[in-house]
Amino acid sequence: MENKLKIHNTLSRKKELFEPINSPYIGMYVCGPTVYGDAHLGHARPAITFDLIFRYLTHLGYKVRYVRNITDVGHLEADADEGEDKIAKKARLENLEPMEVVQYFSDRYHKNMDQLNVKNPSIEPRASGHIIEQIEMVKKILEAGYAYESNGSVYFDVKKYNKKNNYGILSGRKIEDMIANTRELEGQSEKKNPYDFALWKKAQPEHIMRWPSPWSDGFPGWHMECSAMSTKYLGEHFDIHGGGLDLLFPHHESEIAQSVAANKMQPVKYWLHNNMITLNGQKMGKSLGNAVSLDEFFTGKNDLLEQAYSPITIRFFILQAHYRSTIDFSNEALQSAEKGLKKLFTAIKSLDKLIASEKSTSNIKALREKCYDAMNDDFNSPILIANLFEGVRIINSIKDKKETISAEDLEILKKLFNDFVFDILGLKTEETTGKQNELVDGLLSTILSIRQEAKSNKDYATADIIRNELGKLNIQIKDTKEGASWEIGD
RNA sequence: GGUCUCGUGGCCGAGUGGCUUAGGCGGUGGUCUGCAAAACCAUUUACAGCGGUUCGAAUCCGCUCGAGACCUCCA
Repeated sequence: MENKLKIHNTLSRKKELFEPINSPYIGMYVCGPTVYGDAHLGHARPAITFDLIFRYLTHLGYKVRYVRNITDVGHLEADADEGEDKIAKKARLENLEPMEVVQYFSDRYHKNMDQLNVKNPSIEPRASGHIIEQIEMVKKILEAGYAYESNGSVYFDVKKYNKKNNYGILSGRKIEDMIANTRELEGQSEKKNPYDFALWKKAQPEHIMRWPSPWSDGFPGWHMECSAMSTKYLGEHFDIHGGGLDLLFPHHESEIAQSVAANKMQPVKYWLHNNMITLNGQKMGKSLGNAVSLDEFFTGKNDLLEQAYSPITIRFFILQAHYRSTIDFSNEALQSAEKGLKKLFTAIKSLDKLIASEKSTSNIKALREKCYDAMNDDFNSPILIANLFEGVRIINSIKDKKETISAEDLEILKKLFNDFVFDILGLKTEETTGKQNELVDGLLSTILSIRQEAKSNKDYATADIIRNELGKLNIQIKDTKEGASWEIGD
């Protein structure tokens, strides 16, 4: 566990040497999905980004407690339904219990995450299961004098907080600017200032998601759940908090304010934010109506898609860009990723069959160093992948007998690919064959041996018929030096 | 309007003062092959514009143009 890892901290806007508060233990909290709709490509970005970070920290030997919440209450609608809970609205429209909607979309989210080979977090708390903790935290903030009650709701007093603290420490915003620019929204008369935010919200009569509290029957404010649950499971001061860049303000800024008000200390040492995925240069988002769901990617059923893309192709595509850069979606880019991935896996198959020689013509240990350097530089997965492709070139050259490798280096190279490709990047070969395909294997090897016999007799007509007919069944025949092989096409 | 970020070759996408021709895809040439496909090897093009700092800038500073994010639920 060498301490060379650097992480870009949004708080300082710089790369900082990563020093855990209580090594080797690391606490990491990431804002998870609001489960009122299918996960789209945008949801895959933070999931995969922080999965990569979780995997790498674990690989380095740290003991990571990774908490990723599920938001199933809170988050007000921005439109005329002010005060109504997003999930409750959806539930009413479809005559379902709110928790039924939550369960349905949570299950679908988990399925998508499995498909993307995203590991489960250590703890996945739900906001609805932590109402008491949230109420207790609101009480602490009230006691500290940084909140006020108004008509059954409780609001955070940003102006008062900002006198002794810095509301804007994370986002770089100044409260004076916010005063000048906050929009006039309905229902803000309860607030002292328009930029104050709700800690507890009184429920309207028709509002069906509600809990009792000292102030009213209602529900917790927009940002409370993350503060309450991160504190509960990771403590008042923990290592890493992650999420999408769009959550930076006001969500994360307000989380800091709440925690500082309640616990008198900065809650998080390193803030990490992943950038957005764009479509035609514009953010892909639910509210923009340009989001393509993950299921649509996997099945190809969307007019924007020229074909289906496998979950691992999507994962590879996302990892080919650095997490702090925007990444632009296009069919061309995804198809490139698909081909690159195939090249990578083809080389890994070859790696198993390589034969060691007396000495190496390439510096394998240096390659390994470069891979670690890339990941240690703020989890630079695109550089890592570039280095792995250098490894691919070496593997292919050895296979073609243009280069050689020593037995020791061969073991290092195998471990290198196993560690970085499978354990850290979390890629995996697609499940193309199952148990039932033993029969197919047998049949095809018989057919191919007959074809080989025909070829030996220079009976190319017969050989081509076999190839063509199998081709019609979407089975591709490839003649290689080691003999014919087959694979099921796309 | 305010705050912030970005503008790299046909496409995607790294790189933040000199060394790295990043890498992938595509294109081109080649190897292999009965032919084909696949695979492999080699190769090609860049740093939005203008000005400044510097011995030296894609990289730092300023301006111009363009794009995006946040300011309202959002990954």
